[in-house]
Amino acid sequence: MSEKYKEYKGLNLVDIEKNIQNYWKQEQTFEQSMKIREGNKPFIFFEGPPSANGKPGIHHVMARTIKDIFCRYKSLKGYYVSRKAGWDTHGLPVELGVEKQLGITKEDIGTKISVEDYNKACRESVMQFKDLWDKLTEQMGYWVDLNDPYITFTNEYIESVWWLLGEIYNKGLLYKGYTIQPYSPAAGTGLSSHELNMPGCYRDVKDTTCVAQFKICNKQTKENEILNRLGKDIEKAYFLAWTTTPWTLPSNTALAVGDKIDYCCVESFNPYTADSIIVILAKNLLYTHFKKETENADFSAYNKGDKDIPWKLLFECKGKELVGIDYEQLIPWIRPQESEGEAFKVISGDYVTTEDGTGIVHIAPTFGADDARVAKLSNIAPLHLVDKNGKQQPMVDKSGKFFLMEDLDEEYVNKYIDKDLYKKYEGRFVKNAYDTTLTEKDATLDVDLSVELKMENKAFKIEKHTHSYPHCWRTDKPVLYYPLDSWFIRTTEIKDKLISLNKTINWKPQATGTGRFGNWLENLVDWNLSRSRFWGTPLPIWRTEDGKEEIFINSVQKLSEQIDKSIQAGFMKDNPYKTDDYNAFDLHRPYIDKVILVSESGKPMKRESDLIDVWFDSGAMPFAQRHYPFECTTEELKAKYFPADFIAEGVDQTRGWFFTLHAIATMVMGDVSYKNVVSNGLVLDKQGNKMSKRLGNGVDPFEMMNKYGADATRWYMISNSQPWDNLKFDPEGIDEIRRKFFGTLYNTYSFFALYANIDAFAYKEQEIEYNKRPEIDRWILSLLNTLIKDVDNDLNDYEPTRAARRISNFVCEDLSNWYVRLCRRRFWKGEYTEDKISAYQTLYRCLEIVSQLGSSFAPFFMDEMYRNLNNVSHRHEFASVHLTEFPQYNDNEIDKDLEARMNLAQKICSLVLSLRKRHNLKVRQPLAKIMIPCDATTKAHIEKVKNLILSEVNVKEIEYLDLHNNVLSKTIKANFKTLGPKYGKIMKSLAAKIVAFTQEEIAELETSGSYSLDIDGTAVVLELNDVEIATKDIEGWVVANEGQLTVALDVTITDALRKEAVSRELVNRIQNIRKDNDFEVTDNIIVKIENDELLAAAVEMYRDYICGETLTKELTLVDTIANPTTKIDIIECKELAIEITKA
RNA sequence: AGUCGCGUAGCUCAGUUGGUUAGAGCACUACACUGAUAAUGUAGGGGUCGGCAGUUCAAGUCUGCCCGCGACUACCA
Repeated sequence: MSEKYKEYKGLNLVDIEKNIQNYWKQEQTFEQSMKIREGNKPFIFFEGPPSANGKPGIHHVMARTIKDIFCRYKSLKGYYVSRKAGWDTHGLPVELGVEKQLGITKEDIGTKISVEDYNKACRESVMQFKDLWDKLTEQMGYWVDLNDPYITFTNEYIESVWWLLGEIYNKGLLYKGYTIQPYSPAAGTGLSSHELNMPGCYRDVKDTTCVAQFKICNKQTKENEILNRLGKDIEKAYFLAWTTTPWTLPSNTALAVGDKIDYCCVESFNPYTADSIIVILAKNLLYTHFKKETENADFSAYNKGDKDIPWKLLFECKGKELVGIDYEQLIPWIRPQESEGEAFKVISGDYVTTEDGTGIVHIAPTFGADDARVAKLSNIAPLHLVDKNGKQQPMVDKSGKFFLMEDLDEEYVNKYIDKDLYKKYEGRFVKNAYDTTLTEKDATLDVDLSVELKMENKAFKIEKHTHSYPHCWRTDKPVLYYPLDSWFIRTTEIKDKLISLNKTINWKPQATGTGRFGNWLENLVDWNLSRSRFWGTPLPIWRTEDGKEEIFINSVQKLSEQIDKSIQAGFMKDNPYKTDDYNAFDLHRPYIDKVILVSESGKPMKRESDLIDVWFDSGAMPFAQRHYPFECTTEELKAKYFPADFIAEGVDQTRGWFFTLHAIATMVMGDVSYKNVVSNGLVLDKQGNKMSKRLGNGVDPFEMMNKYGADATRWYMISNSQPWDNLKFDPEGIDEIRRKFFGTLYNTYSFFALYANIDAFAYKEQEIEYNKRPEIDRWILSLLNTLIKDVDNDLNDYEPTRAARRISNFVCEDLSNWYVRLCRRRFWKGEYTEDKISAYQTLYRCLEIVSQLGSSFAPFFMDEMYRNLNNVSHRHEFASVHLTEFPQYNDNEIDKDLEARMNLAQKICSLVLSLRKRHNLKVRQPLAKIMIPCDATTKAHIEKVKNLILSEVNVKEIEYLDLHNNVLSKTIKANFKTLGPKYGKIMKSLAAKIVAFTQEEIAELETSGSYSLDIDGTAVVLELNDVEIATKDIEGWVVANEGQLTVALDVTITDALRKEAVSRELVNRIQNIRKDNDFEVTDNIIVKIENDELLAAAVEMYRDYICGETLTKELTLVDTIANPTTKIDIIECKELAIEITKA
């Protein structure tokens, strides 16, 4: 055979990766790997679409490595793993990027720039970094089909999204609602929850808070037990309610209590006005508002301004009894409209707690999401104003100030507003930040209102309070919660189904599924789909102006049909959507907004102007990526594309993609969207800080891969910590992996290649029978088979970290450090015998299987190694490791006894070496024997690995000592596991007693098998397994022990041993000189050495050995050497000249 | 603010159903070894297992409360 195993000058992962990359491209290896598995059982994988308008970061390497590992693994297992790439192209991040790029704001869109041009800019920007992403994909070895990706902005994709939403619409799960949403008055736009969760949005702010007194009405509409008990005192009775936003108090229309909460009625004084009052608040919070010490103090002794205010408890009641009680409007500027419901009543609120405040919650339905919800349940009117257009508005306009009366409907103002009172406050900004003329130092509306309440005996307590509050990331100003019109999916209605289906999903880690995701589902709210933006999937609902008639468009065809009708009705002139060519039209704004449809009754219908949440886009990908149901039947979908067997993304997607996939699949298919999901943690910087542009601590993935290689980067990320734990990313860690793991594997391969080339081993011989292989071969094969089994199980369980660590451990510890080290001689010594072939075959197989097992993790290096091996042996028909089948383990080759034996051998060697070290005896100095006290079974074990031990530690023989031999001294310890349960209480003294046993007592226990004693009056009978006995010392020997194992070493150096040592030293020196002088491994030499008595004796006895080891043809001792090569120092205190020449 | 996760050697991580003296790699120090040599071995120093209580004969491991970090959720007044 002329073919040779490739040899290297050094390990260069980056070069190897480039070569393999080219090879893959040339041979279309990825395509081949798909093709050969076509028709096999599919393993369905969904690629979560990244957004190509941002640069890829190192965390993308993490997420994609995980995806790649399992897709490659399943491919090796024979599955057909289709991997369609995708791009997320819509949404706010895109729009904001474009705004920034063009230097415009939202208000400019449609004025300074047309929607058409703006969307064009978005469409272009969205693929801005596509090339960089493709480069990342390629360089990191992520196999995904980039040729036919799904792109969310295509008409086909949008059409599928429409269709899916149509299914949801048809099930009655889509509705339009008026809800409270985060809104930035300064930016004039509503904000998505996504925007509120940008870093730094929530900030601690100090606000003026107020506990207000809501006066109980003495003209009740209904009889009430509580009111009866108050009797005449009703005149001075109040509810106490706390608010952190006093500016919402004028919009108060109800108070909420918890049905089951205990409340109490207290008589006291108002601390500001000293008026006599009776107040109602939650019992649990009594002492946060009233001092314990002043209970039942002397009321008559109280003077205005006294710090200690007397109070007494009148009676207690349940929240339920308070429900229905009327109170007077706190700030009577504006009356709510009767047509919208009742007002100023106590209602029951399920979310009321007694954690803070008073246990009674002020309800302003126009400014709080919970407020609006409970108010609606109890038919409470929100405080709405009517503007000039006749539209209902909250008290605050979109710029963040109280409405000016001039902006309101005149008739309304006359009827509902107390102009004299309101005049003072109209136009006032609710937060100073919204008013460009005000600063932090100016009095806030909150303060002014609180002061006014204080004067009127309506404020019980006013104080500053610090809490975290969201800010608009664009303007840096606080957000307002504000009622806006939106479309919702009634996800709450399918909550139970979502929860029960979630229980069938295998989450990695499990806690994310049950905890973070499970809890989220338990507390699910309806999904707000609306986004009032420009670049996104338009909501395909057309409505008449009065909202009474509407149509949902779920396909281009339906759109076209409806347009035709509309043309007939005269609302439209032409139909741009009447074509089968999907490149001929655009479903985006502004084109879609030009479509006016006709209602059943012949009225014009306009599109609801909203776009839909981009998260719906990505959650729709299982269907939309195949243009389902237009170009893919349900049967086809279910057979090949749905649901996914596996998906993986960052844990931050839990409420994002993981949720939208789950929700859409549940609603549309009534099934899970994915069966297994891995959610990986964050990639943090070296110090454990989150990577961010602001801190500039991000890591460039290309820099890492160019420096250390993609394989090392991948291996580092997977093996360093579990994917779901956060990874503290340290480049030095990658370098360590490169040196430690890849370096060792490379060395092992190089060692193999060097000698296999010399011997022309090409795996052409018959496989040496397992039973004929030596012990050490069978040992490494046993570990190898165990490794296959374990790695297979780990990957099947989605535990990549365990698998990678196992492979690494096998390579570094077992294969390199033990097998190769002990077997070196077999490779470079002697004839091409069966033993040598066995060694080659064994090592070859280990390398080959490591390349297969590791190929999912380090696809480049492992392919290189596999190819180097296979190109010579041609054992496999496949040219790439990625085309092979995952190896099968062979149970017959797993021998646990053998593994245990070898473990014993390793321990013994390590003990002997430590003894040598302690007594300063070089390994090259042979020693006579070691002694090991042990029983018959252990002896039998050691016998089988005896030769390995002897050669490894350079000792002539092993002698076994009987355990009862009287030269041994022993130690004894209690076995807590067996004794603990039996003698719990006296364990401590018992253990102490046992440790103190004399040699005689130990001997008695050992011979009779039991020993009775008395501890603190308790009789104890010890049996052999209740204690652990180990030998400690052997008289006259040097001894080391670890656990139960004891080894003694004979350190006497006889004359013969001394000579042998000298001969070995000589061999060593000659070898070094050969190497220093760059002799070939096969060169024969002639050696002359300066004469010496000891040396002469050694040479006489070991001449053959010395010459054989060093390929010396002539070895002579001479008196003087004219041109010595160098000097050697093998005899103590003596330097001898030596000359070596090629023969 | 709440929920979840994490906290073990200077660094990165293991640590089984609670059980004896808490481990590995890197780094550091010393000594060896040297037909794998840009390797390797042995030994050593380095720990209040985040803190405090509790359960137990026995807690890194179980429980509670704090502290720090992170994520998620949220103007529950």
